Amino acid sequence: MTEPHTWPTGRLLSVAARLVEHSWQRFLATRDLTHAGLIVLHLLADGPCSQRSLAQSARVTDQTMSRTVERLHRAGYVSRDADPHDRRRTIISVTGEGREVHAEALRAEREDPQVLGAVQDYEALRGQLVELVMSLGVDRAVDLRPPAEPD
Amino acid sequence: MTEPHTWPTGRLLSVAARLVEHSWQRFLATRDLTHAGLIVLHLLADGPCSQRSLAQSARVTDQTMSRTVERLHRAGYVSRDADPHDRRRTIISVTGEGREVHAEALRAEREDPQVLGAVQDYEALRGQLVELVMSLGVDRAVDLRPPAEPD
DNA sequence: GTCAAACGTTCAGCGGGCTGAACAATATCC
DNA sequence: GGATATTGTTCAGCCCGCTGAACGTTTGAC
Repeated sequence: MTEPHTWPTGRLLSVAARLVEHSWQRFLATRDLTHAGLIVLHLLADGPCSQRSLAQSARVTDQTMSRTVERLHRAGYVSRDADPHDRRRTIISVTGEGREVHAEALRAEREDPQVLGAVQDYEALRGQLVELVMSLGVDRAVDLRPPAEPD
Repeated sequence: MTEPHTWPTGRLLSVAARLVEHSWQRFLATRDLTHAGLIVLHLLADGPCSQRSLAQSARVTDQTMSRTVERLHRAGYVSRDADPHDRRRTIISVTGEGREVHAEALRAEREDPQVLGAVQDYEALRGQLVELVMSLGVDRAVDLRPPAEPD
């Protein structure tokens, strides 16, 4: 059971995620950024956005997004302004520096064959992951497993 | 950029991992277990093992494994004994209860079509993940990215 | 206008990754 | 034997997920 091919799929995914994210460490650390912040910059590329919809798009809780945005703001990559129409809301916009570092990241990922080149059909893998995320991520609130025989 | 298919692959993997792990929550919570503990039970199925090699097999640091094993021990799923031949080492063995809950988990994963059934070719996905983990995970210590133009 | 419900955000605290540093036990070199 | 690695584990502390609870704002029922 010590070989990966016998592992539960969830574990396989999380280990793979950490390995890939680890390969970004040097890039991110030198820019006072983490991958949690990076995906926010990615999501903001289309334009400003409320913090809540940011959380929903990124598939994290509002609380987690709150903290991530706070760090991004401290690093100078996003700005936070109150929505004049609904003062509960905070509108997040990317700054020039944020746009810059995001562009760098996109370039780095595109020119990054050595890390993920190990996988035979990289695009197929991505396709299946997208499928998985889209089908399971539509409503994170639901309980995916049935009551599960309560012993 | 708000659609998953444009996300960095690392993010895709970690979101997918969380979604799949989330689907195990009910199973695990009712058994005082987490997926970090579950993979340890999985690795111990072949027999007892030092804590360090457990960490290496699971692709986590010794420190993380130390904490995970401590929780498993508190839950009564593993026992920890000093190695008589090398008193630095702690030998971890699974208990009867541990073996039981692991068997339940294996059964649950096998009978679990609805969660991951969304993916077209589930086995192919697993195969690619295994490939990724094996090729990147052989030596976690190496820096995978080159020096990355230091500005 | 007022009260209650819903919404958006934050605070507190936990699990699970990580790094860096400390420590005991072992191995090695003289 | 004694000084010096090296190994296995743990402690402190960080980031990023999570839940539960609190707070202010808005909306809606009355």
